[in-house]
Amino acid sequence: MNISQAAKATGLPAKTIRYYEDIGLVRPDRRTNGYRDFAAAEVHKLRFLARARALGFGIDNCRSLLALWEDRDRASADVRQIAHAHLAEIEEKIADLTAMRDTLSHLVVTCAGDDRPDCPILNTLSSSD
Amino acid sequence: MNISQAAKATGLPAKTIRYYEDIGLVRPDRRTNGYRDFAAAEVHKLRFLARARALGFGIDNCRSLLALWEDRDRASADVRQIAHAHLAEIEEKIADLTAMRDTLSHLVVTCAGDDRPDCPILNTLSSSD
DNA sequence: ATAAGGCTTCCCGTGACTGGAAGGTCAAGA
DNA sequence: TCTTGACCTTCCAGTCACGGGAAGCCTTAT
Repeated sequence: MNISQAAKATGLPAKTIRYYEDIGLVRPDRRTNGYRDFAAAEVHKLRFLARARALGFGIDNCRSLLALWEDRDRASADVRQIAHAHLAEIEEKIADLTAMRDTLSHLVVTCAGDDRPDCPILNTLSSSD
Repeated sequence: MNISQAAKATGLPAKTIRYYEDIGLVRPDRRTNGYRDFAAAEVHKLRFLARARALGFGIDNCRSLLALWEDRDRASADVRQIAHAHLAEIEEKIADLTAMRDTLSHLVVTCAGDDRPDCPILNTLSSSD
């Protein structure tokens, strides 16, 4: 399977697939002409990676998850630990963004948004307290 | 005022302040020995920038907001427009992260997290549907 | 024979910094 | 006066996960 077919099969851009090979996440075969040749197992790995990335896992976590996936003697506790830590990071980001959203939405509502210069948004940004 | 004092006064790292000068957000004076010298107005700008960044505004938006802040003939509508667009981006991010969190927290709850290999997290990541 | 499209590698750019090296400057103490 | 340590300066490289684009080879169809 060519790289563009692997891309279509996984939803990943070809560029991303090459990058994943660069950093050692997948290892496709090579044809005599130098083209990559993706076997079903490699495509399956790519799909796994695409799903893990879609859940926000970083590349390092993806590497670990992939290794656990391929390890038949894994302990599910190891998988859960990674997911749990990642979940905590996501919740922290949500909390940060929610705080920003609350502040911002209040400011946006308060701002007249007309042609006059007075603006509570700028007042808040420049307040000296 | 030296850069380290400006840093203390604004909460920004000195490195960040130098970066802001590099990209033209502030323009501190220079002493004869080459040291930067921050007047009160520049420190005020830095505080403005620190607050805007804390609300998640990107550097380009910060530049625009700073220009509007210094423009006495500004229309508050322009400020509001920037804040409103940024708010929409934040809400999109929150939605994305919330979807991840929901999926992940469900998986984490479902996973036994013991020494056996069976794991719904990996099952989901590798599912073929 | 040629043209279009796919494949390859390689290098640069992204955002907003952060770390570190190499070296000049300053204030205080021995 | 000398030295030490804490500043300050510039410049270069790295971060994360790719994306854009160039230069050139390979394949397929006309």
